[in-house]
Amino acid sequence: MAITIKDVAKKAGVSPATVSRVIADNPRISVKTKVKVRKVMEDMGYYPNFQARNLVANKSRTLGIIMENSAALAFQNPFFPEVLRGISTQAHDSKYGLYLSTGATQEEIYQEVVEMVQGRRVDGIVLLYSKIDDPVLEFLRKSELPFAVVGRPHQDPCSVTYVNNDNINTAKDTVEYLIGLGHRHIAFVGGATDFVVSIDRMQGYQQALAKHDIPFDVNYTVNQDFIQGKERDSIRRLMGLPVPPTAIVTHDDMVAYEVIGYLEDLEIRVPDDVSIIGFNNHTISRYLKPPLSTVDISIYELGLRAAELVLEKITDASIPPKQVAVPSRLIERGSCRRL
Amino acid sequence: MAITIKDVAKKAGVSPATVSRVIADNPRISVKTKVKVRKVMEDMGYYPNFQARNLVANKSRTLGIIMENSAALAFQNPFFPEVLRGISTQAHDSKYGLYLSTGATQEEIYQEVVEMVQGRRVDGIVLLYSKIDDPVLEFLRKSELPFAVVGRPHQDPCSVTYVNNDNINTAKDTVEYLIGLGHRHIAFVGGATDFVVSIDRMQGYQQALAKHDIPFDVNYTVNQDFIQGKERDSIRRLMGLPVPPTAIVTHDDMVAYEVIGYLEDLEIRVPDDVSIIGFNNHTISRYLKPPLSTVDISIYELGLRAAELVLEKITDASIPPKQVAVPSRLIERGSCRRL
DNA sequence: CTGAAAGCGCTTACAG
DNA sequence: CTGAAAGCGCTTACAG
Repeated sequence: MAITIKDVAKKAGVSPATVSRVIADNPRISVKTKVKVRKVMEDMGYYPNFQARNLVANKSRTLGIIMENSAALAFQNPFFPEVLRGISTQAHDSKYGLYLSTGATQEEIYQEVVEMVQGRRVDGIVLLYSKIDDPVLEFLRKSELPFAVVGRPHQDPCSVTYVNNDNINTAKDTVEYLIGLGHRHIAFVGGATDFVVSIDRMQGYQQALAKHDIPFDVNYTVNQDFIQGKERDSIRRLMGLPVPPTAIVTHDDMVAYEVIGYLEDLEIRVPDDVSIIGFNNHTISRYLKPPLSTVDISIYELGLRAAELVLEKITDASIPPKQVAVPSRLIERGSCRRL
Repeated sequence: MAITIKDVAKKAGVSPATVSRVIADNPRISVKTKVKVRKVMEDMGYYPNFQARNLVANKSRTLGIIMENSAALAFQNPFFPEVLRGISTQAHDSKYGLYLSTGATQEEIYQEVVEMVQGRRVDGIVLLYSKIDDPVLEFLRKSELPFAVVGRPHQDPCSVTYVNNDNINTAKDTVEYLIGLGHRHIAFVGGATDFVVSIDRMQGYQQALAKHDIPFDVNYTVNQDFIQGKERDSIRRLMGLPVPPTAIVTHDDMVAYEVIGYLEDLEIRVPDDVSIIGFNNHTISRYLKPPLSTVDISIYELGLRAAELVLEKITDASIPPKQVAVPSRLIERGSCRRL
């Protein structure tokens, strides 16, 4: 069995209570005693038992990280490691641990979250996605546990704490950038339609078109889970339109490169024949050919700030829901050309 | 305060001990009582407190995941999410949770691991990397806690449980594939030299050359942390050699594409002028141009099996150290050509 | 089949 | 400045 506080107490000739206070660096304990007890702790290789400590404190110093459908998309995309890096940094600075969801289906994830929360496994939660009618989010809203969402909640956003890019305006600006380059036939390849980020970007896309009197045509949009199977066909359809697009906005750099690959197979060249712009500015995008114009959404900062917000709420439960906007910026590289 | 076992007991008119046994589905409790108590638990929304349960059981049903230097490389590379996906699947199936290291430096990570282990925060550990003279590994060896390494330990490998690709032979086969294509001047771009995987692949590279009577020339090797800053120069140097290589083996697909980018900047074309092969078979590699020939190392399975091994050791501590080899296979695509 | 009691390893009022 | 005692929420021999 491991060394306990009692063992240390006995050896040091003090009470367990005193040892506990030395660990907590309680100012009412004499320096002399502290020195003595610390020496014994070190000699014996004592480490506090988290389970016991957490039980009495009724906290875990742990943040739960909930990601969508770990079995599939979430893991394919560099977004996940990067946002996790931000969370990780912040958590480490505050001496918090990270507990990861492992569920593959919505139902599994829901069960996990309930257990994390009710079982007091975590002190707070970062929800890494935002989708419409999400039971997980609804559960968290009703629970007392501090949490923050990466992304804008679909309903009643002001009542929850979240970080977000202004996806509507960012998408709008992006499309306007292409319009400024002379493009009028701009296609939009978006993500799954139940994700708020997809909805927002689609809206920004439409706003930009409207502003410049370009009619919205649903045939110019592809909305589905990419990296799935029918992408190639979608691109073929898009380029086979009576008036094919001269520019394509894709919701992720990786998807952009996938699209570029399909286009090259069709002997359509980027940016000569079609301009392409991505989102997320993955590390690799600057090295690939063509270097991808993209929107950097500060993924690391999204994670960092989300963790910060949860930690804040854990420290002070009275803090009202807060919304933090993280900047995004267009990075011009070589995948778009002026018409 | 949350609902406890006592609240349920009172409402159901039984003792807390009985409630506890109902939760554990103890066969000595009558069905009638079980039904009654379960109904009350449901009505009250009772969930067991993990901290308390773990304290008396002296286990946490949690696996610690230790990754190298979370602040930098580990997160840039799709290896991490993919291996995590494997671990996650296995852990979820066994109803284990995942606890992630957050440290950015070797020293921070070491401290975290010690706390995880001594503080009984986790029941087992998966070490996601293997490097030479790693204090973390040495600590784990001395501890009683079950653990598994992804990668071959540098010293005394038979005494630790690990999963690995046969990196030496895989690298050897890869180089021989290029030799079979007629290449004699083959460069090797490897990872950081304190990682065992880099050492092994370099050795395989050398073995292949030796077997075919091609002298090893250190000028044909680049060994450093790529994605750092001097990569472009290294490639320029390589291609400026009196006899430049006709083929380059890189230790990762992302690095391969970075190299391809630098080569294109030098007006050197792949595969026309230089053949390139990668490692790890990232999802995106098949879509990019040129489609990358690469070695698939079954990253998902590495994670899955590592988790499986730890779980096995947790269940039965008497199991001797085990070594599991995970297959790797060469995937021919369009980035290599016959001379 | 069920309960009272002890205990897991800590922390923290309460006393002194 | 320090200790004895109670308690965090659970589990599990021991009795009956």
